[in-house]
Amino acid sequence: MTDVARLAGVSVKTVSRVVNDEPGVHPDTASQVLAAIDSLGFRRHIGASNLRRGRSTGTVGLVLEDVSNPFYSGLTRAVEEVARSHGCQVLTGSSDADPTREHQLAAEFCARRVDGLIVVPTGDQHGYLAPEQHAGTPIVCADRPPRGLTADTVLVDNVGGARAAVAHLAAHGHRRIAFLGDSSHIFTAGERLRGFREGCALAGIELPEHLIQMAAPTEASIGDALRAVLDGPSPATALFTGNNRATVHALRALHERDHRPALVGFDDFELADLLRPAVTVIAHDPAELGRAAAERLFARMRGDSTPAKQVVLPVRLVPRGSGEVST
Amino acid sequence: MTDVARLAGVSVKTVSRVVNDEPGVHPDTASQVLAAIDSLGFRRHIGASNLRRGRSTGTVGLVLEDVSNPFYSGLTRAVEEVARSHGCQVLTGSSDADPTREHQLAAEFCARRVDGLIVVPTGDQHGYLAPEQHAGTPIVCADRPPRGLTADTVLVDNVGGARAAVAHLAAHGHRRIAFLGDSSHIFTAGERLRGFREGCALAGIELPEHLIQMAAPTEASIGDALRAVLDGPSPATALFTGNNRATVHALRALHERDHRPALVGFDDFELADLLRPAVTVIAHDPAELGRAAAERLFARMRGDSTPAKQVVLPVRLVPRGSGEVST
DNA sequence: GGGGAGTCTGACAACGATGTCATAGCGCGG
DNA sequence: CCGCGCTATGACATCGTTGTCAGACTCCCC
Repeated sequence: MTDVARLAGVSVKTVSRVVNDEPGVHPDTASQVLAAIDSLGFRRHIGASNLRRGRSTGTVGLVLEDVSNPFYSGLTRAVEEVARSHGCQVLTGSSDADPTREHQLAAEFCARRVDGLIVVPTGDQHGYLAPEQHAGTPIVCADRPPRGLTADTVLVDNVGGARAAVAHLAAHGHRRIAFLGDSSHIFTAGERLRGFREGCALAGIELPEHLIQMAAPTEASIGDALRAVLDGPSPATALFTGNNRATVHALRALHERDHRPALVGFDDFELADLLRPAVTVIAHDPAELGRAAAERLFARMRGDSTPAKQVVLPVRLVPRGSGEVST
Repeated sequence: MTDVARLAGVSVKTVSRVVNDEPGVHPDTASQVLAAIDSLGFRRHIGASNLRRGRSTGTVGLVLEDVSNPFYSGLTRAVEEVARSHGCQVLTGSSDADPTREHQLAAEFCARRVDGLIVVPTGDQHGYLAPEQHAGTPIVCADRPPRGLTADTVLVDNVGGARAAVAHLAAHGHRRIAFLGDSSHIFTAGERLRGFREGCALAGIELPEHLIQMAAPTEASIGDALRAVLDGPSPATALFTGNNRATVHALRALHERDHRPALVGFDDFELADLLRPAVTVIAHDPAELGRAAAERLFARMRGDSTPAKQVVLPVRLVPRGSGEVST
């Protein structure tokens, strides 16, 4: 900037004025400055500018589990979109469901002075975010609520969705329904299990414990879980899978079997409608989740200081056929 | 930091030393400082630190078309991973294939002084990146080469893949093969078309122009394209779709037809193996692409100044059945 | 006791930008 | 010709850090 000033024969302050479109610069001076900027290829240093102005950095942080999971990439895109409409940029980081990693990412984002933080919380304790929050960084949680922290939260109706899934299967005559969920310390898995139990109770279905399988949604453990619920003495006639990963792994594992149980999956996924049978799902919109979380965040950043809210987005059952398959 | 210094009864410089683990601070002093830091909830301002040090900001920018597309989200994840291993964070932005938007994103990232930039180029002209590059920001292009700019580039073997697809279809007796590709000003679409033509020539297949349909991969235009190649007087018996979006839309449109042509798609996609018939694809690994691009970028950031290289990653045909369907 | 080496600390400037305030120059009415 | 008001500009301090350098102090040996 000093160089530009020298070349244009003006002071740095005048250059600053031109760069920031401040009024009160003579047009001739301005064009000289612009020429100098051009010829030197000058680019304003946003970091320094932010430092001086002392306000926003124009960035928000997004901590999630894994961008490459379509659920999170849809969410990411929506956050990006909202951020863009507010002239803001997004720092993303995948925690891989590792609480330590999540903590690190959040801390790094805060050290970079993001103006706000959207977190998909992993692990049991999010009190570590309190200092940041108290220091004035708005925090919004998406998909799961934080523990040990009060913050705006956007969820989907996990319990209602799971109940609807059970009701759908029960309506098609199923009485032995298995639940394949993620590790139960994950909030959504726990909620969906709760909804599942409630749904079973409402339908008067007895629920032997071996039909409940909670494990990380990897190919291997879903395979194990399937064997456990299908190969026993009283095999399940229907499955409810707790998230898109579990559903996909289950489909692949089922593919090798002659006899396929009915299936309803939580989370919609691409091509679910083209499989045969097409897969019935509890659908919700990851983009809607991201959008809602981001809008909430920007409202906070604009100064909204009402008490923290929890928003629950609706889900809907999309019947596609797989829920009707009967043994 | 001044506050911390005052509370600890030392100078700011000493606080700085403690914060940065510089040697030569008396343990007692250090613990007093740490106590003060704790009690004030002090967080070092990385932006200011970077400004003073004048070096890296510890961030890289990633400009792509759309994070919510699984191809790009896989790439993003890989970039993030490599960046993490170098202690770096990632700013992402989706251009939606809009050159103006791409330009904006790149410029904003540069104004934030990213240490490097990975771009999936859109549009015809990337000379606008030259000043940034010349100013010392390493730039790597992924998936497509830049035009009007010399930069490291990581591609996949578009031509070879398309040739392989045609060869596969020809080997199964097809002589009327249609190509459904993206708008031809997109590099990958052009290359795949070239490979397609070459493959046809090699197989001695004549190629009427109405079998070549280039359009944005939306549901509507793929539907139109399909009607054009299947409902004419000499309908295609096989399709080659130019990218994952086109393949998915084509599958959905084909689903309503009684008679399904053989199909090979460029880009692998989840569940391709579970459809019936399973979809034969030209597969490559988006994560590998991201990793290679990021590694190249960090090599440049570490000072590698060898001439710009172009790397072409191999693709492989994954036969799954759909390529063998015959009319 | 003088002096050199070593340890610990702080004053100050600087990174690149901008807010504040002062000032130079101009036109114009009285 | 004075002085007011307005426009265009610049000097300087400052944002939160860290590099440089100098100073104060201790210790130890001749």
